[in-house]
Amino acid sequence: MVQKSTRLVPKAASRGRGRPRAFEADTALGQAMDVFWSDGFAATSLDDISAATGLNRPSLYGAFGDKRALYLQAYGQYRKRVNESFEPLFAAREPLRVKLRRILTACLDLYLSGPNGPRGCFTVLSAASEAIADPDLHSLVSDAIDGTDRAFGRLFADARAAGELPEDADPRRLARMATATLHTLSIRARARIPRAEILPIVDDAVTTICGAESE
Amino acid sequence: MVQKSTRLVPKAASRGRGRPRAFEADTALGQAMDVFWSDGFAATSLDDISAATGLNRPSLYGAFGDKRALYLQAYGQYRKRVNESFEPLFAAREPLRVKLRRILTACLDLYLSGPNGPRGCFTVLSAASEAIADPDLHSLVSDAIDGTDRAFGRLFADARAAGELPEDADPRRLARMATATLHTLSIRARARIPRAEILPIVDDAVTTICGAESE
DNA sequence: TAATTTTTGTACTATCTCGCATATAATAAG
DNA sequence: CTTATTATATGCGAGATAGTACAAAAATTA
Repeated sequence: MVQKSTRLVPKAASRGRGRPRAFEADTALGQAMDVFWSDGFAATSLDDISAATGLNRPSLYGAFGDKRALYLQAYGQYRKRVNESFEPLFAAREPLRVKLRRILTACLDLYLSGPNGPRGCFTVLSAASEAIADPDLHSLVSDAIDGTDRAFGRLFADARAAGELPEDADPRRLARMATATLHTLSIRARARIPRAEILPIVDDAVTTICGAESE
Repeated sequence: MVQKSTRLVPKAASRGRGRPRAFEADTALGQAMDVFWSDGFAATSLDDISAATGLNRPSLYGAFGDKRALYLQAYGQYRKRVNESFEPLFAAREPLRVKLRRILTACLDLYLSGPNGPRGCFTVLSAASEAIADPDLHSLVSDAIDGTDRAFGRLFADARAAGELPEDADPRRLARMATATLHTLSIRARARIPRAEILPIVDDAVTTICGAESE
């Protein structure tokens, strides 16, 4: 196959040739993300996204490709944003118990947020979606779950090294329990269970992982 | 409003009047359940269900009502079947550690089962679905989650009374951790993570709830 | 056998959906 | 100014989808 000599540079870098975009791709992607996050892949039409972004369908196709590609990019932006916003919480210099509670509570509030009611975790929704049969999505989602396990694993390994957890604690086991907590928080939030009934689970997890309060 | 004097008896009891059904409603409902469980509400068409059951759409409407009513009944059948098949596991006279492992493993295998790959837990899928906005479904799903918490709660309360858990153990906290384990098993199974990578989480939960193996 | 009741199968309608073709507009390069 | 290039807007078309109308079929009851 003969290789084209042009277009070696990604599209985003080649700004300046023809008519300029009348919108910011990242903003539109964020609006698309909101709709997919609320309604899932199958129940969201391109007209819904067109309405949410104010763009017409050909513009969406031009900027992001078809519906599947748009979903993948929207989910990618979700992961990027979540990773960025949680990084400082993981890096904070606080007692483990405080830090863990802060992280779990922030996740719960994220899951409860949304313009039209609680939405849960987009990763959990994507896993539950029929679109998980798509290998690309499958790989993004597995990666996200694994990344969460690893982030908690580092947190608990560091805490053990600092003497905040017993010597015989298993950071990876504790990490999986923490991820399990996020999953149940997400499901209960999405199921529209009131925040007051979900919040005790944050305490459950802190107690389970760090031990009873008065040590 | 004037009440009709006929049709006070549910349809199922009035067998024998006209042409008999050429199918068993429960069987068809089970087949519909399989499709909804795999693909979710929005991505499943009535033609899909028509193909799976061998019935044409008017027969489906006659027996179950519209798509929403059909979904609710299919999910209802799922809950009934799962409750019935897990009751003996909860009632078994075995050490708590053994019983809990058996229950969690059975759930994992249920979540991994399915004609076209792993499907997870139908309750989790329904919670993740956009259809959770429907009040009827919402109430069924909240009820199912609550029922799971309660079943584990009884299990652990009984175990504590029998001396299998420490006096100061909190059965409700442990129950919520067990339900959280089911949720993470469901999500990981649905995300097509291999069984061998998920199975350790069963051990994690048993260790977390019952304590380390050698006590 | 005739009348009644319910199910079944075909076909229909109205709507939605995705993706794209085409024409127009806006900007940079020559 | 002209040409090339990219974005926008209208709208088309093929196909899927939910729900229903209607007539034929199969059973019970009189």
